[in-house]
Amino acid sequence: MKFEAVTIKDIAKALGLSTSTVSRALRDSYEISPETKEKVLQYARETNYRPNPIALSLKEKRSSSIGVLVSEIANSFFSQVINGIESVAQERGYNVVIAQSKESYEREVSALNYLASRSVDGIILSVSAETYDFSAISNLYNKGMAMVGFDRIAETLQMHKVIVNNKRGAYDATSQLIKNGFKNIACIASSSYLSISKERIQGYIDALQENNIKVNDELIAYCAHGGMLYDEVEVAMKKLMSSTKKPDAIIACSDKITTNAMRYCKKEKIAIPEKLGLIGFSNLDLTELLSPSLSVVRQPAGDMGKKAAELLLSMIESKRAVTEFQTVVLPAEIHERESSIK
Amino acid sequence: MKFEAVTIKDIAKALGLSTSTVSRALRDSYEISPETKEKVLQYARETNYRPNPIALSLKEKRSSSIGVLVSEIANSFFSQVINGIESVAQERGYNVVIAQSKESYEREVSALNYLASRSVDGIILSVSAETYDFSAISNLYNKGMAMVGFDRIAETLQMHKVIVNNKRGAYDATSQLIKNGFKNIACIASSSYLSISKERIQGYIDALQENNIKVNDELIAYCAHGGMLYDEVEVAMKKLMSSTKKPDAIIACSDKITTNAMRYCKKEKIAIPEKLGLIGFSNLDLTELLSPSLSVVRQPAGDMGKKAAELLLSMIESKRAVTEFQTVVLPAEIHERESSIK
DNA sequence: TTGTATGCGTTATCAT
DNA sequence: ATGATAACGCATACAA
Repeated sequence: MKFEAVTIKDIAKALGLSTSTVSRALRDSYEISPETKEKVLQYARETNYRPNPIALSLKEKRSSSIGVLVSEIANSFFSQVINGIESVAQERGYNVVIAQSKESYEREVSALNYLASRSVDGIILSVSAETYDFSAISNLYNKGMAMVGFDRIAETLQMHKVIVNNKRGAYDATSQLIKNGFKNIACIASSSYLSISKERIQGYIDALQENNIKVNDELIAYCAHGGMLYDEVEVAMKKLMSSTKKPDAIIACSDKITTNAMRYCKKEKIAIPEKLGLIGFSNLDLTELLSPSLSVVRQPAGDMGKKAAELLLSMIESKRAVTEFQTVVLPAEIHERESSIK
Repeated sequence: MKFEAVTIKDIAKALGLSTSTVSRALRDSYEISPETKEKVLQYARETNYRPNPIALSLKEKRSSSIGVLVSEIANSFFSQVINGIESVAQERGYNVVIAQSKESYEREVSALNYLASRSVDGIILSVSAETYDFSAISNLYNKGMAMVGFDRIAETLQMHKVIVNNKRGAYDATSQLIKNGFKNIACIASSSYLSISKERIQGYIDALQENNIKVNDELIAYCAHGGMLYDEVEVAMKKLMSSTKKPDAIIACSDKITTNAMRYCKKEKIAIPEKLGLIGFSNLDLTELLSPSLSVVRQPAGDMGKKAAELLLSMIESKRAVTEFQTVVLPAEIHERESSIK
C-alpha cells in the first residue's frame, strides 16, 4: 500500500551500475566519471530519489533529531520556546521531537527514557514541578546524551543551561508595586523544588528589604503543580487573603499562576488593581492588554529556545566531551502599562 | 564520547549465545527454554538493554513517528492541537515530530518534503494561509503517505479531515451580536483561500440574512497572512472603520485576528464593546476574562488533535488502502460572558 | 531448543 | 573509474 520509494539499489539496477558507484555519484565523488555522474543524477532526479534518513541514522549512529521535553506544550511560554528551537533545528537539518511531562515526575522519567533510547541525538528540557530527584537526568547525561536545560533547571547538575534573570524580573516587578503605593505584597510561586521559584522569591525579598519592608512568610505561597490546576491557585489565594496581614498586592510567578489568580479574582469579584494589585510572569499573547494587570514580566522565550538549540547542536556536533558548562542568563522584560495607578 | 549502548550482539557474546536466540528470548518466544530466557532477560536488565528503534525502523520500514505540520507552534490553538496529538501518540508508542510553515507556502512544501522522506509514518497538517495549490500535498498522499488534515483543510483533496463547525460558530457569534443590538456588523477573516474563512463568512452571512440584514461586501475584510501580522489587521480595521456604513461591531475569525483587532482598538482608544462590539474565534487562555469582548468562539482544539491522531494511526496501522474518507466535524463552543450588554 | 544466513539502505574499505 | 563486500542493529526464514 505504501509507495515503494526508490533506493540506491534501484538506481544501480536500472543503470547497470553497482550501488557503490551510484552512492559515490550522488555524493559527487571525484572518482566517478562525469558521464556516469550525469546519468545517475538525472535518473535520480527523474525518479525523485531521496536518501533514506533511517538507513543513514543506523550507519552514522545519529538520528539528526533532537528531543524537547517540557511540562506542557499548550502553554504559551513553552510553545514559544519550542518555536525558537524548531527554527534553529530546521535550519541545521534536525527534526524536533516533542514530549511533555504534564508536571509529573513519573511521566518525565518515562518520556526521558523514551526519547533516550538512541532515537534522538540530544535533549532540551525543563523539569517538571514535581521533580526533586535529578538522577534520571544525570544518569542519561552521564551516559553521553547531549542535554541542555532551560527555565526550570536542575541546579546541581553540570550542563549547559539557559535561563532568564528571574531574580531581577521578580525584583523589578515587586519594586514597581512598591512604587505604585502597595504596602503589603504577597507572592505566589511554583513548586518550591524549582530553582526558578527560589530565584523569583529571592528577587521579591530583595526588593522588599531594599525598601525596608519586613518579609512575612505568611505572604508566600507555593503551587506544587506549577499553577497548572486552578484549584491549587485558589487555595493559595485563599490562604494569602486570609492571612493576618491581608495583602494588597500579589506577585504571580508564572503564566498559569497569573491567569488562574485572575480567574480567582474574577470569581470573587475582587477588582484588580483597585482592590488588589497584581503583577505576573506571563508570556501569554494578550496579557499586556489586560486592564487588571499592572504590568507583566515577560521571558524572552523564543530566544531561550534558539540559544538552547544552538548550545545543544554544538555539543552534538563537537567530537570531544564538553568541559566548560555555560549558563546563559537572558534578561526578563518588564512590560509596563502606560498609565500606572494611584 | 557518546556511551556505547548495549546491543543484542553484546548480550549474545557475553552469554555465549547467538543473536537470534537472544532476540527471541527478549521477545519471549515460545521456542526458547525458560532457563535461557531468564539468563538473557536478567542480563538485559542488568546492562539496561534497550532495542535500537532506528534499526527496527529500517527493518520494519516504519519509524513509529508522526509528523505535525502547522503554520505556527506558538499559537494557542495549534499548541492545544499538538497537545492532543501528543497524548494519543505517546500512548500508542509514537514520536511526534513538529514542523511549522510560518504561513509560507514555500516553507510548507519544504517541511512536507522534509517530513516525508521516510522519516515519519504519517502527517497531520493544517495548510498555510498562502496555500491555494494543494498539489504538493496530494502528490505526497498519492505516494502512499498517510495524512489527516485539520482546521485549515484542502477542500478538494480526498483524505480524512477534522474540523469544527465553523459556519455554526460564526453564525452563533453573529446572532449574539445581533441579539445584543448591534446593527452594522463587519467581519475579518483569514486568507480568502482557506476553507475556514469561507465557512465562517458563510455563517456570518446566514445570520445576517436570517435577521433581514443586508450583507455588505464593504464590511468583509481578509488577512492574507492569517492575522499573524499586526499590520494586516490594522489595515483591515482601518478599511472597515472608514467604510461608508461604519460598523458598530466586528467578528474576528481567528485567534490572531482577535488579539490584533483588540490591540488596534486599544491603540486607537476605541472602547469595546461600548463603541465597538467585538467577538472572536479564540483559544487563548485568558480570553474569557477579557472584559472588552462580548464572548468567544472556542475550538475544541485538544479533541481535534486527539481525533486527528486516532484517524492517522488507524490509517498507518491498517494494511489496506483507505476507501472511505471521514470528515469529523466537532462543535465550536460559544463562551458567553455572564452579563450581556445593552 | 538453538544457530546461521539474509535483508532493510547506506557508506566505507578494499579490491580490480 | 568501478565493483564487491562488510557493517550499522534487529528480526526472521531456514537449518540443524
